[in-house]
Amino acid sequence: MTVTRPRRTDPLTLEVVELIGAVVARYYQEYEEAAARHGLTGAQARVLSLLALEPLPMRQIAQRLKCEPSNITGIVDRLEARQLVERQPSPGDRRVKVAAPTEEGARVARSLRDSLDFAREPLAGLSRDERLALRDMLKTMVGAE
Amino acid sequence: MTVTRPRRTDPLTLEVVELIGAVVARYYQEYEEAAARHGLTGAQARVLSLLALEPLPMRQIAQRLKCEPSNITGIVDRLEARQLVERQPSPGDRRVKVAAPTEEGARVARSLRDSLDFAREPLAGLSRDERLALRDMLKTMVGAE
DNA sequence: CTGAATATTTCAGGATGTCAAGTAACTGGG
DNA sequence: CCCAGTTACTTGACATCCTGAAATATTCAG
Repeated sequence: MTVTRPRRTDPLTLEVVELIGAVVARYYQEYEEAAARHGLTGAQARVLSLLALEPLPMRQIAQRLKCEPSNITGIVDRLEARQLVERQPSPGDRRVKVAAPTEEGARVARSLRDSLDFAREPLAGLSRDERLALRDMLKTMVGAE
Repeated sequence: MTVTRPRRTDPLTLEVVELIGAVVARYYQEYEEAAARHGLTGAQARVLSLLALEPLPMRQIAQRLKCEPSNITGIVDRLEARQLVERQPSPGDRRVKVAAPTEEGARVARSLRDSLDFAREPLAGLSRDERLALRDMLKTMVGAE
């Protein structure tokens, strides 16, 4: 069976690529603005949101955000200075420091998430069926490693 | 007529929001990597790609990228130092400097765009009809100001 | 011509990011 | 047990990005 692989110059594919670029730029922008409204930079907001899901050792934060661990040190320093996160010792391994949100940090993370959901509601323009179809397509796209 | 506006807690909407976040993170990442393969930072790649479409005065670059004009000075400085961009005088207004890609800059921009198109081809996993539907939905989303 | 507005740059300062080096702690073979 | 090698985190140096305020040059309105 022959899969119709879109040629790189296929106008429709190009248009979709263009649109994805626009969506990415717009949501990235809105994420930064939402973070700023909470007095956070984008990077700080990403780390805090990650930790709100689950406290993590420094190294694992770096892995998830695909950056060097030394970079995380500074970001967590700033979050800790603002009492949004604290470094906890790891029971099993004294080298490891687990970063966990404080209560205030968890509150800020929730508030950030809510304001993001709100900002992301151009989805309101889509019907339920469209959202279902969109979900499946996005899954396909993310799934394609 | 009552429009079914998805409540903020609608599980399907939340899932789609989650997926969009994943797509944004992934494409942003891939953009940075593609830029790095061309020896550019993400910001430099964005400016160069913008200028490849059309030369622009410094101020307009800042407006499109939603940042301060003083920021653009440095980025164009670095692109100019690498002979990818040049500042040209504006015929009508001697205050204005128009940044335009050099031939080499245009080449790099094309190459960058091609490698991005390639990186963005999880679209290959979608049928033509799906891509059509995706295009319309993305349009709706971007259109929703 | 003069004063206000505009385009760009410069500077100071903070945040992000990499890389290399340093410290502390774990691990496995002897 | 001990030591060599690895792992986790931090530190310091350095480049880039980004903002906001001030300086310069030019345009524009009256």
